[in-house]
Amino acid sequence: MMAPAYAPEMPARLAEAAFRLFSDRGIRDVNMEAIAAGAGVTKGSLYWHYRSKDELIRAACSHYYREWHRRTRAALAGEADALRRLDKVVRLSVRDCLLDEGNRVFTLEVFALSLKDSAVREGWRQFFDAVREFYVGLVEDARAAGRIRCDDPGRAVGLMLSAMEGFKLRALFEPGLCAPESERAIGDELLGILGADSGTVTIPQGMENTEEIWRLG
Amino acid sequence: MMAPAYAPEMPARLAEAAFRLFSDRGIRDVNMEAIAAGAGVTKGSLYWHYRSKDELIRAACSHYYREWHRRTRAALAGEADALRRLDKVVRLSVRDCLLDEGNRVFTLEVFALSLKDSAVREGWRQFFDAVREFYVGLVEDARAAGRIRCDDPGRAVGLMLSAMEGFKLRALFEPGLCAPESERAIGDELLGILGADSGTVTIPQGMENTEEIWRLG
DNA sequence: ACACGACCATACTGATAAGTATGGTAACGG
DNA sequence: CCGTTACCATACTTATCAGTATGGTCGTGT
Repeated sequence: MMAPAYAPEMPARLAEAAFRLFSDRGIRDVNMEAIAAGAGVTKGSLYWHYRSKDELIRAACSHYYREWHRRTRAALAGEADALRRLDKVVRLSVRDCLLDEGNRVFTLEVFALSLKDSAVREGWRQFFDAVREFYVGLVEDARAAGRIRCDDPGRAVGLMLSAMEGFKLRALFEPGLCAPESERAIGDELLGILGADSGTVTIPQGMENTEEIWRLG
Repeated sequence: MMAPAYAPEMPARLAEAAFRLFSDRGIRDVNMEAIAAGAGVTKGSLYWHYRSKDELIRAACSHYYREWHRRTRAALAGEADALRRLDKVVRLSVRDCLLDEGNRVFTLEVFALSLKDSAVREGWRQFFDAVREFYVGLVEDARAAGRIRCDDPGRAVGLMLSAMEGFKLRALFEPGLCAPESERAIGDELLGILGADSGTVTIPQGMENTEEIWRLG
C-alpha cells in the first residue's frame, strides 16, 4: 500500500478494526497483525499510531463509549416526553447491548481484562457512572412528570443496570434469553424495575400485544 | 519430594490449588508450573493426573460446583420453615458469591473462557440450571406456605439471578457495591425481587435495624 | 530378590505473539 | 531539487508457556 503523508483518520480506523475483531473473536485471540490487516495496513503502521496493545484496547473502549453516546443522542433527538425518552433509551440498550452477541463478547472480554488493567477499569468506571447518572436523570424527569411511580430512582436504576448486566452474562449459557424475540419482553421487565410497568408505558409506534408470554430460561 | 505409590487425593488437591490460584490471579496468568507448585508437586505430576490445562480448569469448575452444593446443604440443614430456607440460601449466595472477591475473579475469568470452550460453557449451563431450579423450588414452597407473594416464581428467580450476576460485575468498577457492610442490604434487595420484602422476612438470629440506608453506587 | 506400575521431577521442544529494527515511499517546505 | 517528516512494510528478536520426553523412586505382588 502507498504511504500518504497524512492519515489523520488512521487511529480511528485502527480502533474501529480492533473493536470489530475483539467483538468477533475476543481480545486475546486477536493479534496485532490481524488488527492492522483489519484496517488495511500492517504492524509497522499500527505501532506507529499506538504504543502497545493495551493502548489500542483503551482506544477500542473509547470507540465503544462514543458509539453509545452517539446512538443514545440520536434515539432521543426530537423526543420531549419524559416517559418516552426513558422507554427509548432502555429499548435501545436492550437492542444494542443485550441482543447483539458481538457486544456481549466485547464487554465480557474487557471486563475480564479490567481485573488486571487499572486504566481500562477506570475508563469503564467513568462510563458506567455517566450512564447511571444519565438514567437517574431520565427517571427523575419521568417521575416529576407524573409518568412513573418510583420511590428511589438511584436504587431503581442501580438494580435495573445490574439486571441488564446479569442478562448479558446469563445469555452466554442460555442463548434463548437474549434472542431477538425476547427484545420486547426484556425491555418491559427493565422498565418495570424503574416503575414504568407495561400498562402505563406509552409504546412508541407499536400496538400492544398482550399475548406475549415471557418466561426466563 | 518423595513419590508415594498411591496418591488418590492428588487430583482433588491439584483442582483445589488451581481454583485457589485462579481466584487470586485469574486463569491465563497462572501457568501449570504454579498450579503444580500450589499443590506441592511439579508439572510432571500435574500432567500425569490431568491431560491438559483445559481439563484442569474443568476440574476447578467442578470443585466450585461441589463447594456450592455442600455449603447450601449445610446452610439448610435442620431448617424447615420455607421462608427461612429461602432467606438463608440467598444470604449465603450474597456472602460467598458476591462479597468474596476471589469468587468474583474466578467466575468472571471462567465466563470469559466459556466464550471459547464449549465444554466449560456446558458445565456452567447445567450448574446454573440446577441453581435456578433449586431457587424456583424454594420460592414455590414459600409461596405455598403463604410466606411470600410471588406471581411468577420462574420469572422472579430469573430476574433475581440476573441481578446477582449484575451486582458481581458492577462490583468490579464500584468496589463499594459489594463491600461487607452492604451484605444485609443486598440480601434484602434480592429477596425483595422474590416477593419477600424486608417487612415480612423472618430474620434469622438478628435484630432488625431499620436505620440501615442502602443506595446503589 | 525382582519386576512392574503408580507417581513424581527435570530438561527440553515448539508455537504463538508482542514488540523492535530498519528501510522504503509519498508529500511538503525551503 | 533536496531534506525532513509522516506513514507504512518486512524481517527479526524475545519471552512465555503448554505440552512432551525421559528417567528416577517408592510400594507391592510374586
